[in-house]
Amino acid sequence: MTTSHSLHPINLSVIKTACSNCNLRELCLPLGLTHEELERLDDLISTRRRVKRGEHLYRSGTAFDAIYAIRSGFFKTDVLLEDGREQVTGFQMAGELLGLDGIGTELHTCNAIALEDSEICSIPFSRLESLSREIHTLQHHFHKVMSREIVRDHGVMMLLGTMRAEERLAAFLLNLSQRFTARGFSHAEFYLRMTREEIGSYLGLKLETVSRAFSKFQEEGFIAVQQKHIRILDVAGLKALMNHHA
Amino acid sequence: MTTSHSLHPINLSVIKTACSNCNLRELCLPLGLTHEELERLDDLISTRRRVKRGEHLYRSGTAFDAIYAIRSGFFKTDVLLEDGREQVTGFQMAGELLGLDGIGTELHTCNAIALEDSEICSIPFSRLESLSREIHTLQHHFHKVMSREIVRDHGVMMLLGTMRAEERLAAFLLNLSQRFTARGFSHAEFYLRMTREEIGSYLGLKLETVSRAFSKFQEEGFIAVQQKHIRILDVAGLKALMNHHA
DNA sequence: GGCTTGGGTTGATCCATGTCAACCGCAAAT
DNA sequence: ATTTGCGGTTGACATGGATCAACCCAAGCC
Repeated sequence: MTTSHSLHPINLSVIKTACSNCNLRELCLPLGLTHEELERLDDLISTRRRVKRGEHLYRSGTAFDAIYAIRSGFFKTDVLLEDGREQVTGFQMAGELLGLDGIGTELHTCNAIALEDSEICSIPFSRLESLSREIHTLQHHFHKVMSREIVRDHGVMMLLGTMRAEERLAAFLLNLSQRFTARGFSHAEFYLRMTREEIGSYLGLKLETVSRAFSKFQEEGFIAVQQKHIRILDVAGLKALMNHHA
Repeated sequence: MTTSHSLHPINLSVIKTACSNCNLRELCLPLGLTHEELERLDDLISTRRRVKRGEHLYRSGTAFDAIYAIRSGFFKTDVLLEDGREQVTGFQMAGELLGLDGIGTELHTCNAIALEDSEICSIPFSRLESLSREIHTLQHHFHKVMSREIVRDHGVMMLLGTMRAEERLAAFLLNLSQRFTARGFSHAEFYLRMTREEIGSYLGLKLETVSRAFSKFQEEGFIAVQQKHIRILDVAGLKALMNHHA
C-alpha cells in the first residue's frame, strides 16, 4: 500500500526505465550530464524492480554486482553481528543510492530492506565503471556521491559519540525534514516510515528512550507527534536543543 | 619526478618518490597494477611531504584538491562541532589514504593531524581521476578503497551504537593489532600513538573510562599495559569479551 | 462485535558510564 | 636538582539511559 506521500503518482502508461525522464535526476547519479550522455546512462540502467514493504533488496553476504538507485519508496540498511546484535546504519529515500558498501569486498556487507513498497533502478556496477571511464562528469559525480556517503557516516559517528538522546533525535528529525524538503515535500509535516525501535537502533538508543524523547519534544512544543505522524512546530527550538550542550 | 630535495636535508641518499619501489604498495593505491601502469602512477605522485608530530596535514573547511597516502607515520582525523564538541573519526597508518571525505564538497570536512613525525605522498585528485579513466584496475581499486572506508565507518557506527565500553576498547585493540600485523609488525606488542582522551573520543567514551577499561583488561590478564606500551596476552579473551554480550 | 497482535507510551528502578577530584610519574624546561 | 605540566590512574558520587513491566491504541482477523 502506498501512502498519500508517495513520491510518484503511479504511472501506468510508461514503464520505461529512463534517467532522462526521471524527475529525481537532480538528486541521483545523472546530475550534470548532457542529453547524449544521459541516453547512454539510460542504456545501462535497464532494469527497474519493485520491492514490497518488508522485502530485502539485498542481503549481507550475497554477491555484489550492482548498485541501486531508489526511484520511489523508503529503505533501511542494517548490519548484524554474530551475537545477534543489530544496528540500522541508514535510512534511504528516493534519489539515493544503495549498495556502495559492497564494492570493496564484492559482497554486500549489510541488508537493505524496504520500509514501504518501493521501486528501484538496478545499475550493474562494472558497466557503471566502464561508462564512467568514458564520461568524465559521471565519474566525478559518482566519486562525489561516495565521498558524501563517507561524510554522512562521520556525521552519524559524531552523533553517536558525542550527543545525548534528545540531541540525537533532534538531529535525526532535522535531517529527515531537510531531505523531504529537497524532494519537494513539506519540511514540517511527514510520516515516519520506521518504527521507534528502528529509529533507536540507528541512533544507538532503546525504543523507550526514543518514545520518551518524542513525548518530551511534544510537551515543550517543538513538535506534534501522533504515532508515525510528525509535525515540526519549532525548527529553531530543535536546533537550539542540539547546540546548547550541558 | 620533480621532488624538491632542499626540504629534505636529512636524506642523503636519493629517495625517489615512487610507488614502484614503495614497500607499502600492497596496502596502498597501486595494488594490482602492471609495471608500466605503476610508472604512470609514479608520475602522478610527484610530491612527498613531511608532517611533524602535532602538525595538520589539512584542515576542515580548506580547499580539497588532493588525497594523501601515508608513507610512514600515524595520523588522526577529527571533526569539530560549532559548540566545541570534537570527535576523532579515525586513526590512519602507513599505506592508508587520507582526504577521501573532501571529494564530495571539494572542501575538507575534517582535520588530519600527525600523531608522530610522518611522511605522506600527495595525489592530485583530478589527475587521479584522469589516470583511472585510462587504467581500469586503478579505477576499480580506488572504488574499492572508498567502499571499504564506508564499511569501516559502519563498523564504527556499530561499535558506538551497540557496544559497551569494554567491548569497544577490545574491538579497538584487536583492530590496531590486526593492522600492525598487516604491516609486518608484532600483533601482540605496540605503542599507542594517541592519548587516552583521543581513544575515548574515537570510541565515544571519556578518558577515565578508557583508562579503567585498560586497567580491568590488565587485571584479567588480557593485556599488559604501561602507559602507551601495550602487550596483548590473550587475543581469544578479548574476542570472547566482545561476543558474550550481557 | 470481540480477539489478537504489533507498535507505542509511561512509570519504577537499576546500572554503566560520566563527573569531579585527588594524586602519580615521567619528561621537558629552568 | 627542582619545577612544571601533561597524561594517566584511581576513587567517590551523580545521572542519563537501559531495563522491566504495565498498559494503551489501532489495524487486521475471526
